Amino acid sequence: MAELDLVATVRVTPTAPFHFDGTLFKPDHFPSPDTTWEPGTRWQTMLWKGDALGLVIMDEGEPDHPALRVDIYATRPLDDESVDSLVAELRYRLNLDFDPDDFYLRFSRDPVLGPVLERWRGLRPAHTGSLYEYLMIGIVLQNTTVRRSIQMLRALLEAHGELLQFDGQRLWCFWPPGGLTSVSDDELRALKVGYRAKSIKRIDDAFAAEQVNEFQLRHCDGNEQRKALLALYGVGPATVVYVLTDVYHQWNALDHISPWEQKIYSRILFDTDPDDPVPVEQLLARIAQWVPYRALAVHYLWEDLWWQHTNTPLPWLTTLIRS
DNA sequence: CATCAGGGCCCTG
DNA sequence: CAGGGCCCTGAT
Repeated sequence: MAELDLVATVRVTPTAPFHFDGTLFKPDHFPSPDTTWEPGTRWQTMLWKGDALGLVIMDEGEPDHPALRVDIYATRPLDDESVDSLVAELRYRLNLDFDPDDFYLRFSRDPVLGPVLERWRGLRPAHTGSLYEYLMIGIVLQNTTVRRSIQMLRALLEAHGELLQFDGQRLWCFWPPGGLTSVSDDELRALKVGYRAKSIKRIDDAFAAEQVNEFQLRHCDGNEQRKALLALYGVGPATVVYVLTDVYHQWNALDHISPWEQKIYSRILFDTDPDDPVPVEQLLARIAQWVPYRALAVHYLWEDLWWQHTNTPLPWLTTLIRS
């Protein structure tokens, strides 16, 4: 375990309006041991340019005059350039330059979306991890229950990640892309990831061989990004939609609905019983009303639902996810 | 106890 | 383009 010291404090200004908790905590994401949250504060590990860092991101503003304080913990002092590049990366990953005006203008009077936009004014999608890390999470999500996904990610981190202690927290930091090249298939399977071991290995290989470049892909259009991601072994139509929105901020990327999501959309868009879901085609037709912000619209609805569920458990959702 | 599906994807025919 | 197989685990 590495004990980190506070090496820098920076103040970062997001665009207004900004909803801190709605952006920094996503109750629908399963708890992963690289992060923790309480209202107004998020703790997060981050591997950046070879340094395993601890970040404490704090709300020090108001929705209309937002400000974040970021305490950076590390094992060594960081030069200004490193800190600057880290802050720029956070601006990107957390969508701190997000401009929702057009989206809000179009849909503030939408009967379904309008009230949700009001409640969560300033919320934006955000993922603090890298593309590689997101893909690892995407793989452990596949074809299993949430409970096992949590177990698998924890096992992977405990075997190949690094435990960091900072600001009173102990959290795991991911291993670097290409960090599994010397790990055998059997070793991975021993972590009970099952046949996903193959996908994990092959994605790690692809990064080691520089077949994917997270940063170059940011300058490509959505179709090229989709193509590059689908070329990765283990990434299919469900995972690619998540990556395109959460990692590449494609606010219109939504052309696939998986069975468990179908049940939830049926309930929130048509108020039907999850056991008797609306056909996917019909759901997609409804969601098409929010073009060119299909993914963004759905993100707001989804987060609103899960926050409700977090505050007062919704029985139908509890039975559906049975985590 | 046995069987089965789960917050998919790949591969085959 | 439809369907079988895949690691494991908890639910039934």
